[in-house]
Amino acid sequence: MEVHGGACSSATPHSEEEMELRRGPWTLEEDVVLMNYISSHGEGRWNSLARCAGLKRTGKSCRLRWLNYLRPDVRRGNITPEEQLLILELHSRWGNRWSKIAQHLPGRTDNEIKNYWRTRVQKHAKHLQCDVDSKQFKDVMRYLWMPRLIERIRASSANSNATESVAEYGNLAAGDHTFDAGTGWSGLGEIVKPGPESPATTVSSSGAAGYEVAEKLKAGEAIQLSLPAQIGCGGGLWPEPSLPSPGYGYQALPELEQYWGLGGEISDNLWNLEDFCYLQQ
DNA sequence: AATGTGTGCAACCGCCCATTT
DNA sequence: TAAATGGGCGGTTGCACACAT
Repeated sequence: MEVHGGACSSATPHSEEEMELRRGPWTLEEDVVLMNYISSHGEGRWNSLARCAGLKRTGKSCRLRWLNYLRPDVRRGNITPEEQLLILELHSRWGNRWSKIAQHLPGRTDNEIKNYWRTRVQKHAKHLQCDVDSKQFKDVMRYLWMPRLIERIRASSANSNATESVAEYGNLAAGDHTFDAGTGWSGLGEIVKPGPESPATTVSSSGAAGYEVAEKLKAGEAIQLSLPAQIGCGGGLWPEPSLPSPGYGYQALPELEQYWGLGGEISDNLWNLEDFCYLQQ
Protein backbone atom coordinates (compact mmCIF):
# COMPACT_ATOMS: atom_id res chain seq x y z
CA MET A 1 0.00 0.00 0.00
CA GLU A 2 1.23 3.46 -0.74
CA VAL A 3 0.35 6.99 0.05
CA HIS A 4 -2.10 8.12 -2.59
CA GLY A 5 -2.79 11.49 -3.96
CA GLY A 6 -0.89 14.66 -3.53
CA ALA A 7 -2.97 16.38 -0.90
CA CYS A 8 0.09 17.28 1.10
CA SER A 9 2.84 19.22 -0.55
CA SER A 10 6.34 17.95 -0.10
CA ALA A 11 7.32 21.53 0.59
CA THR A 12 6.68 21.38 4.26
CA PRO A 13 6.10 24.63 6.10
CA HIS A 14 8.13 23.39 9.04
CA SER A 15 11.47 21.69 8.85
CA GLU A 16 12.16 19.03 11.43
CA GLU A 17 14.66 21.37 13.03
CA GLU A 18 12.10 24.05 13.71
CA MET A 19 9.23 21.73 14.48
CA GLU A 20 9.58 20.15 17.88
CA LEU A 21 9.30 16.42 17.44
CA ARG A 22 7.52 14.36 20.01
CA ARG A 23 9.13 11.28 21.46
CA GLY A 24 8.19 8.58 23.90
CA PRO A 25 4.86 6.81 24.31
CA TRP A 26 2.13 7.53 21.81
CA THR A 27 -1.06 9.15 22.99
CA LEU A 28 -4.53 7.98 22.06
CA GLU A 29 -5.00 11.13 20.01
CA GLU A 30 -1.87 10.47 18.01
CA ASP A 31 -2.94 6.89 17.40
CA VAL A 32 -6.30 8.08 16.10
CA VAL A 33 -4.71 10.62 13.82
CA LEU A 34 -2.31 8.06 12.40
CA MET A 35 -4.98 5.43 11.90
CA ASN A 36 -7.36 7.86 10.27
CA TYR A 37 -4.71 9.15 7.96
CA ILE A 38 -3.57 5.71 6.88
CA SER A 39 -7.13 4.49 6.42
CA SER A 40 -7.80 7.25 3.93
CA HIS A 41 -4.38 7.71 2.34
CA GLY A 42 -2.62 4.42 2.79
CA GLU A 43 0.78 3.75 4.27
CA GLY A 44 4.27 4.42 2.97
CA ARG A 45 6.40 7.54 2.50
CA TRP A 46 6.48 7.77 6.24
CA ASN A 47 8.24 11.10 6.60
CA SER A 48 5.78 12.94 4.41
CA LEU A 49 2.95 10.96 5.95
CA ALA A 50 3.95 12.21 9.38
CA ARG A 51 4.02 15.79 8.14
CA CYS A 52 0.78 15.58 6.21
CA ALA A 53 -1.05 13.94 9.07
CA GLY A 54 0.11 16.71 11.35
CA LEU A 55 1.94 14.36 13.64
CA LYS A 56 4.95 15.76 15.39
CA ARG A 57 6.73 12.47 14.99
CA THR A 58 9.45 11.15 12.75
CA GLY A 59 8.43 9.00 9.85
CA LYS A 60 10.25 6.14 11.46
CA SER A 61 8.30 6.52 14.63
CA CYS A 62 5.01 6.51 12.71
CA ARG A 63 6.01 3.46 10.74
CA LEU A 64 7.01 1.61 13.89
CA ARG A 65 3.83 2.53 15.71
CA TRP A 66 1.73 1.37 12.80
CA LEU A 67 3.54 -1.87 12.10
CA ASN A 68 4.02 -2.96 15.69
CA TYR A 69 0.86 -1.75 17.30
CA LEU A 70 -1.90 -0.14 15.26
CA ARG A 71 -2.02 -2.38 12.21
CA PRO A 72 -5.40 -4.16 12.31
CA ASP A 73 -3.92 -7.61 11.81
CA VAL A 74 -1.48 -7.33 14.68
CA ARG A 75 -2.04 -10.27 16.96
CA ARG A 76 -1.67 -9.59 20.64
CA GLY A 77 -1.50 -11.83 23.65
CA ASN A 78 0.72 -14.64 24.80
CA ILE A 79 2.87 -16.56 22.39
CA THR A 80 1.23 -19.95 21.99
CA PRO A 81 3.18 -23.22 22.24
CA GLU A 82 2.75 -23.65 18.51
CA GLU A 83 4.28 -20.24 17.94
CA GLN A 84 7.07 -20.98 20.41
CA LEU A 85 7.88 -24.13 18.54
CA LEU A 86 8.03 -22.26 15.29
CA ILE A 87 10.21 -19.54 16.73
CA LEU A 88 12.69 -22.05 18.10
CA GLU A 89 12.75 -23.94 14.85
CA LEU A 90 13.10 -20.92 12.63
CA HIS A 91 15.67 -19.28 14.87
CA SER A 92 17.75 -22.43 14.70
CA ARG A 93 17.75 -22.02 10.94
CA TRP A 94 18.09 -18.30 10.51
CA GLY A 95 19.43 -16.89 13.74
CA ASN A 96 18.37 -13.38 14.70
CA ARG A 97 16.54 -12.72 11.45
CA TRP A 98 13.52 -11.48 13.34
CA SER A 99 11.63 -10.02 10.46
CA LYS A 100 12.13 -13.15 8.41
CA ILE A 101 10.90 -15.27 11.30
CA ALA A 102 7.96 -12.92 11.81
CA GLN A 103 6.88 -13.47 8.22
CA HIS A 104 5.99 -17.00 9.22
CA LEU A 105 3.95 -15.99 12.23
CA PRO A 106 1.09 -13.90 10.87
CA GLY A 107 0.10 -11.10 13.17
CA ARG A 108 3.31 -11.26 15.16
CA THR A 109 5.85 -8.53 14.70
CA ASP A 110 9.58 -8.89 14.52
CA ASN A 111 9.77 -6.75 17.63
CA GLU A 112 7.52 -9.09 19.55
CA ILE A 113 9.47 -12.16 18.53
CA LYS A 114 12.71 -10.44 19.36
CA ASN A 115 11.36 -9.52 22.77
CA TYR A 116 10.16 -13.08 23.31
CA TRP A 117 13.58 -14.42 22.49
CA ARG A 118 15.40 -11.99 24.70
CA THR A 119 13.11 -12.20 27.70
CA ARG A 120 12.14 -15.87 27.69
CA VAL A 121 14.68 -17.85 25.76
CA GLN A 122 17.75 -16.03 26.98
CA LYS A 123 16.43 -16.18 30.50
CA HIS A 124 16.37 -19.95 30.34
CA ALA A 125 19.85 -20.03 28.91
CA LYS A 126 20.93 -17.95 31.85
CA HIS A 127 19.23 -20.27 34.32
CA LEU A 128 20.92 -23.21 32.68
CA GLN A 129 24.19 -21.33 32.86
CA CYS A 130 24.64 -21.71 29.12
CA ASP A 131 25.27 -19.18 26.48
CA VAL A 132 22.19 -18.91 24.31
CA ASP A 133 24.36 -19.60 21.27
CA SER A 134 26.17 -22.52 22.83
CA LYS A 135 25.84 -26.02 21.52
CA GLN A 136 24.59 -27.11 24.93
CA PHE A 137 21.69 -24.73 24.90
CA LYS A 138 20.85 -25.45 21.28
CA ASP A 139 20.73 -29.13 22.15
CA VAL A 140 18.53 -28.39 25.13
CA MET A 141 16.17 -26.59 22.81
CA ARG A 142 16.23 -29.28 20.20
CA TYR A 143 16.06 -32.37 22.34
CA LEU A 144 14.26 -31.18 25.44
CA TRP A 145 12.35 -28.00 24.90
CA MET A 146 10.88 -28.64 21.48
CA PRO A 147 9.71 -32.16 22.34
CA ARG A 148 8.13 -30.73 25.47
CA LEU A 149 6.33 -28.15 23.42
CA ILE A 150 5.08 -30.78 21.06
CA GLU A 151 3.94 -32.79 24.04
CA ARG A 152 2.05 -29.79 25.35
CA ILE A 153 0.47 -29.07 22.01
CA ARG A 154 -0.60 -32.64 21.73
CA ALA A 155 -1.91 -32.78 25.28
CA SER A 156 -3.90 -29.60 24.98
CA SER A 157 -5.31 -30.86 21.74
CA ALA A 158 -6.35 -34.11 23.38
CA ASN A 159 -7.76 -32.35 26.41
CA SER A 160 -9.92 -30.10 24.37
CA ASN A 161 -11.04 -33.10 22.35
CA ALA A 162 -10.29 -31.10 19.29
CA THR A 163 -7.40 -31.23 16.90
CA GLU A 164 -7.72 -27.62 16.02
CA SER A 165 -4.46 -26.37 17.46
CA VAL A 166 -2.41 -29.26 16.17
CA ALA A 167 -4.15 -29.14 12.86
CA GLU A 168 -3.49 -25.47 12.71
CA TYR A 169 0.17 -26.05 13.38
CA GLY A 170 0.25 -28.85 10.88
CA ASN A 171 -1.29 -26.66 8.26
CA LEU A 172 1.02 -23.89 9.19
CA ALA A 173 4.11 -25.99 8.90
CA ALA A 174 3.04 -27.77 5.79
CA GLY A 175 2.10 -24.63 3.95
CA ASP A 176 -1.53 -25.62 3.80
CA HIS A 177 -3.00 -22.33 4.82
CA THR A 178 -4.68 -19.22 3.67
CA PHE A 179 -2.38 -16.59 5.08
CA ASP A 180 -0.30 -14.23 3.04
CA ALA A 181 0.56 -16.26 0.02
CA GLY A 182 3.73 -14.40 -0.69
CA THR A 183 5.52 -14.49 2.59
CA GLY A 184 3.33 -16.60 4.82
CA TRP A 185 3.45 -20.08 6.15
CA SER A 186 4.14 -21.78 2.90
CA GLY A 187 7.82 -20.99 3.18
CA LEU A 188 8.07 -23.63 5.86
CA GLY A 189 7.66 -26.25 3.26
CA GLU A 190 11.28 -25.59 2.51
CA ILE A 191 12.41 -26.90 5.84
CA VAL A 192 15.08 -29.50 5.37
CA LYS A 193 16.85 -31.83 7.68
CA PRO A 194 19.95 -30.49 9.37
CA GLY A 195 23.19 -30.60 7.50
CA PRO A 196 26.06 -33.02 8.01
CA GLU A 197 27.61 -30.85 10.69
CA SER A 198 24.77 -31.71 12.98
CA PRO A 199 25.04 -34.85 15.06
CA ALA A 200 21.35 -35.35 14.55
CA THR A 201 21.68 -36.17 10.89
CA THR A 202 22.38 -39.76 11.58
CA VAL A 203 18.87 -40.19 12.79
CA SER A 204 15.56 -38.49 12.47
CA SER A 205 15.99 -35.09 13.96
CA SER A 206 13.75 -32.79 15.86
CA GLY A 207 15.77 -30.08 14.20
CA ALA A 208 13.14 -30.34 11.53
CA ALA A 209 10.39 -30.62 14.09
CA GLY A 210 8.50 -27.70 12.76
CA TYR A 211 7.67 -29.56 9.61
CA GLU A 212 8.03 -33.27 10.16
CA VAL A 213 6.51 -33.43 13.59
CA ALA A 214 3.52 -31.38 12.67
CA GLU A 215 2.85 -33.63 9.74
CA LYS A 216 2.98 -36.69 11.93
CA LEU A 217 0.92 -35.14 14.66
CA LYS A 218 -1.65 -34.31 12.08
CA ALA A 219 -1.65 -37.85 10.84
CA GLY A 220 -1.83 -39.20 14.37
CA GLU A 221 1.44 -41.07 13.96
CA ALA A 222 4.02 -41.86 16.58
CA ILE A 223 6.90 -39.48 16.32
CA GLN A 224 10.41 -40.64 15.63
CA LEU A 225 12.46 -38.24 17.66
CA SER A 226 16.01 -39.37 17.90
CA LEU A 227 19.05 -38.12 19.65
CA PRO A 228 22.51 -37.83 18.22
CA ALA A 229 23.91 -41.21 17.35
CA GLN A 230 26.62 -40.75 19.96
CA ILE A 231 23.91 -40.78 22.58
CA GLY A 232 22.94 -44.26 23.52
CA CYS A 233 19.25 -43.83 23.93
CA GLY A 234 18.64 -42.36 20.51
CA GLY A 235 16.25 -43.85 18.10
CA GLY A 236 13.23 -44.40 20.27
CA LEU A 237 9.68 -43.52 19.56
CA TRP A 238 8.45 -40.43 21.27
CA PRO A 239 6.41 -40.10 23.31
CA GLU A 240 6.69 -43.66 24.47
CA PRO A 241 3.60 -44.72 26.32
CA SER A 242 5.67 -46.35 29.03
CA LEU A 243 7.64 -43.25 29.80
CA PRO A 244 6.44 -41.23 32.72
CA SER A 245 5.82 -37.58 32.23
CA PRO A 246 7.64 -35.42 31.34
CA GLY A 247 8.89 -38.03 28.94
CA TYR A 248 11.70 -38.60 26.60
CA GLY A 249 13.64 -35.42 26.97
CA TYR A 250 14.44 -35.81 30.64
CA GLN A 251 15.58 -39.38 30.16
CA ALA A 252 18.10 -38.31 27.62
CA LEU A 253 19.58 -35.56 29.72
CA PRO A 254 22.40 -37.43 31.49
CA GLU A 255 23.56 -38.81 28.18
CA LEU A 256 23.39 -35.41 26.61
CA GLU A 257 25.56 -34.08 29.38
CA GLN A 258 28.00 -36.89 28.88
CA TYR A 259 27.99 -36.09 25.19
CA TRP A 260 28.71 -32.46 25.99
CA GLY A 261 31.41 -33.46 28.42
CA LEU A 262 29.59 -31.82 31.31
CA GLY A 263 29.12 -33.06 34.79
CA GLY A 264 25.59 -32.32 35.78
CA GLU A 265 25.53 -28.55 35.76
CA ILE A 266 22.76 -28.55 33.21
CA SER A 267 20.53 -30.96 35.05
CA ASP A 268 21.19 -29.11 38.27
CA ASN A 269 19.48 -26.18 36.69
CA LEU A 270 16.67 -28.01 35.00
CA TRP A 271 14.30 -27.36 37.84
CA ASN A 272 12.77 -24.71 35.70
CA LEU A 273 12.35 -26.75 32.56
CA GLU A 274 8.62 -26.75 33.11
CA ASP A 275 8.71 -23.06 32.45
CA PHE A 276 9.95 -23.77 28.98
CA CYS A 277 6.41 -24.37 27.96
CA TYR A 278 4.55 -21.19 28.49
CA LEU A 279 0.88 -21.76 28.13
CA GLN A 280 -1.75 -19.18 27.64
CA GLN A 281 -3.39 -18.24 30.87
C1' DA B 1 3.05 1.38 53.59
C1' DA B 2 7.38 2.28 51.55
C1' DT B 3 11.12 0.83 49.04
C1' DG B 4 13.80 -2.23 46.14
C1' DT B 5 14.15 -5.50 42.40
C1' DG B 6 12.91 -8.03 38.37
C1' DT B 7 10.35 -8.44 34.13
C1' DG B 8 8.03 -7.45 29.81
C1' DC B 9 7.53 -4.63 26.15
C1' DA B 10 7.04 -0.28 23.46
C1' DA B 11 9.91 2.83 21.45
C1' DC B 12 14.23 4.58 19.93
C1' DC B 13 18.96 4.33 17.83
C1' DG B 14 22.31 3.56 14.47
C1' DC B 15 23.56 1.21 10.60
C1' DC B 16 22.79 -0.36 6.11
C1' DC B 17 20.78 -0.80 1.55
C1' DA B 18 17.64 0.62 -2.19
C1' DT B 19 15.54 4.17 -4.57
C1' DT B 20 15.02 8.81 -6.08
C1' DT B 21 16.67 13.28 -7.41
C1' DT C 1 27.43 9.38 -10.90
C1' DA C 2 26.94 11.32 -6.44
C1' DA C 3 24.08 12.96 -2.91
C1' DA C 4 19.83 12.84 -0.56
C1' DT C 5 16.05 10.44 1.07
C1' DG C 6 13.21 6.58 2.49
C1' DG C 7 12.70 2.46 4.64
C1' DG C 8 14.08 -2.00 6.90
C1' DC C 9 16.65 -4.32 10.27
C1' DG C 10 18.88 -5.84 14.63
C1' DG C 11 20.32 -4.06 18.96
C1' DT C 12 19.43 -1.33 22.98
C1' DT C 13 17.09 1.55 26.28
C1' DG C 14 13.82 3.11 29.52
C1' DC C 15 9.38 2.98 31.54
C1' DA C 16 5.48 0.83 33.83
C1' DC C 17 3.98 -2.72 36.35
C1' DA C 18 4.18 -6.75 39.52
C1' DC C 19 6.13 -8.83 43.15
C1' DA C 20 9.27 -9.26 47.11
C1' DT C 21 11.32 -7.45 51.20
